[in-house]
Amino acid sequence: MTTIKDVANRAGVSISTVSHVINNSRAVSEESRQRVEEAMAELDYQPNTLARSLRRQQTQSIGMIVPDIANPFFAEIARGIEDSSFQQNYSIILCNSEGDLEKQVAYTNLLIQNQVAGIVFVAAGVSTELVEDLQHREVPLVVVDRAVPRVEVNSVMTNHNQGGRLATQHLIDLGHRRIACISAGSGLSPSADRVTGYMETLWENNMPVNKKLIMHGDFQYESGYKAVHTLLDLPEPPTAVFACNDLMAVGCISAAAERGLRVPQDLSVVGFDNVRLASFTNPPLTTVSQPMRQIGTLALELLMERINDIDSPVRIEQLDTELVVRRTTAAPRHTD
Amino acid sequence: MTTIKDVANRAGVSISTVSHVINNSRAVSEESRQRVEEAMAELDYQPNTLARSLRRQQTQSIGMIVPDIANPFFAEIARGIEDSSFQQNYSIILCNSEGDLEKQVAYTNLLIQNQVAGIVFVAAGVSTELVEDLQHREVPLVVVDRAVPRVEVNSVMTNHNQGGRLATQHLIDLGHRRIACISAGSGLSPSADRVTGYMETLWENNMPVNKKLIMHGDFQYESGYKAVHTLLDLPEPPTAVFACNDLMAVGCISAAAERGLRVPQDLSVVGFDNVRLASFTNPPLTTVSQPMRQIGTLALELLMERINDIDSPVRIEQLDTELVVRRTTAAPRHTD
DNA sequence: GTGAAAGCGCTAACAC
DNA sequence: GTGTTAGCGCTTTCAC
Repeated sequence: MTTIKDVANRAGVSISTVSHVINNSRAVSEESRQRVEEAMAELDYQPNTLARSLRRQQTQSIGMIVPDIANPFFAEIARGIEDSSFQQNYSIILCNSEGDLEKQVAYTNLLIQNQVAGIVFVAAGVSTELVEDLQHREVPLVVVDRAVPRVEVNSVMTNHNQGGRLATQHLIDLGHRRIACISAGSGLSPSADRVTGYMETLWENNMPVNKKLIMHGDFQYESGYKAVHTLLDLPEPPTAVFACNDLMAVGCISAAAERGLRVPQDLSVVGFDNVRLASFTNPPLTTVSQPMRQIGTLALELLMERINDIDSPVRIEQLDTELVVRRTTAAPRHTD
Repeated sequence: MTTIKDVANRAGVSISTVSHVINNSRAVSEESRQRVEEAMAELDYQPNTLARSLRRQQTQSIGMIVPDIANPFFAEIARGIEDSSFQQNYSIILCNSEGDLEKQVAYTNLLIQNQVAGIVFVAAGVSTELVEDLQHREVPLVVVDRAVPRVEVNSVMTNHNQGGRLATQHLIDLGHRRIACISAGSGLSPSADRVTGYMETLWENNMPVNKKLIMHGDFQYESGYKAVHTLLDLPEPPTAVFACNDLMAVGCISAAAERGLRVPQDLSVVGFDNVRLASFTNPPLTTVSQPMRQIGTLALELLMERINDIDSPVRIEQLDTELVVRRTTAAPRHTD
């Protein structure tokens, strides 16, 4: 390993001169500058970030805790985060928590030991306690895609309620009267807000909310699949279904197909998220799009704000969704 | 921030005693140990990894360069890598290269400056030059999913040829005679080996290779879609198609559906990779499965070997694929 | 079984 | 415009 000392010797100047050339931190004569630059090139000098960070008492790395990077939704957000951190010369330490609290704590400590400048928590089982603890330790923090009850913390999330409204209104506008909904997760999850948006829209259109048409899923394919089978067994089956994520929506399509029903003629389906997969279903899925990359970018922006000033005011940002109409929605066959 | 010094003061022992308790590096009296442990707990002491690594001249972090973490195939491999690195107390610095050489170089330098213990390169445009440079600098390295011509470097990849054979033989066994293939990427890509496996299997079964049935795609949905439209316009269209990845296979299914052809009755389709999406297509996709997690795990194993002994022999590992029969393949309607 | 002290590679305050 | 020096928090040799 070549160090700054080697460069200094080679260039025939002092260590501090080299340092100042590197960091542009004070005036250096043109001659010295050139000799230093030559020496650095010749020796292929790479400054040791460890030493620099130790001395400066700050690093250029940030921790990102996601439940599962192999989940396309989180992966897109992660890309948004990684892209803008790269632009700002920060690097990302990746942590997969699987929503497991113990792993989250372990990772959090690891990140703190690594002196990260800040931490981005992406969704799933962010514990109030852990967040409070981190706040207390003055670790710059931003929470993505999940509200943390009773705690004031920088967060960015999607306006799930608005998304639920968009989906529901779209189906109503097409003429549907019996619209089912497949929720997921617990009461605090983003999905709950989507369901609320669905119910509110129904009310606002003077349509009754039928509890039998609200099914409970778990964000997985299977649960959408099963829910639709149950729904279609009802004496008065729905003509449309709003699934709270794309994967369940795909399950819906499969179940309908299995029963010989055509989508969208016999059953309309709307998803949520607009992951890449949604473009490739058969037929392509109508869905509510979350601005995933933008979520990541914004999250990093909030984090930076906090890093630069730990006392900066808490910001809670909500991003709007967008309806992407593809080919799984149409008017119902018999308007009753 | 509480330091080791604070702990030492609190516990009434020397700094070195604290250090030895933490690292279990020499005998310490039971009394001292207890007082140190209490002090650490009370002060919530977190050892500073930066300082430790600087002193020890080695870190517990490894760099992972992937083209795009939002690509499900890479994401699964990344999980494999991250999971086993966590187990071994290493953390991952995530880098998205987009296959761009400049970004790869930038990231590589950044990783070296961060003193990473080693680097995992995942696929896509790994340049021979860069790898050689890294070898020369004695950076522990492992390349995943791509052969680097003319360079001896630790690598782990799938036996693509065998996978191509599996897919093709499956279709032949079902009775297909006109089997198309949709390749992708350049001559050196993994896909090329899959095509070779396809051709070899045809020969071994005394079936001619018809150049018109070999289409060139680009791993994207669209290209599979277009290829099938072209193929079905042929005077003698194929009864089956082997697409070199799942996404293109999904494109094939869509194109067939658009023409009113049923899969698998009118056209059989086999994909490659077995990404999660493959279970959710309509009908579920028959495909050749790559052991993505295992690839990640094995990659980390090779890297560790290198980290522990930079002169350890080069290992090039090939993992077997597996045919996953779902519901896009069946016997052709008219065996001619 | 314990403590003192040197030093990892770098930056920044302080001289000149 | 340049150099000397202290010290970031830790580990480890050396001395007792």
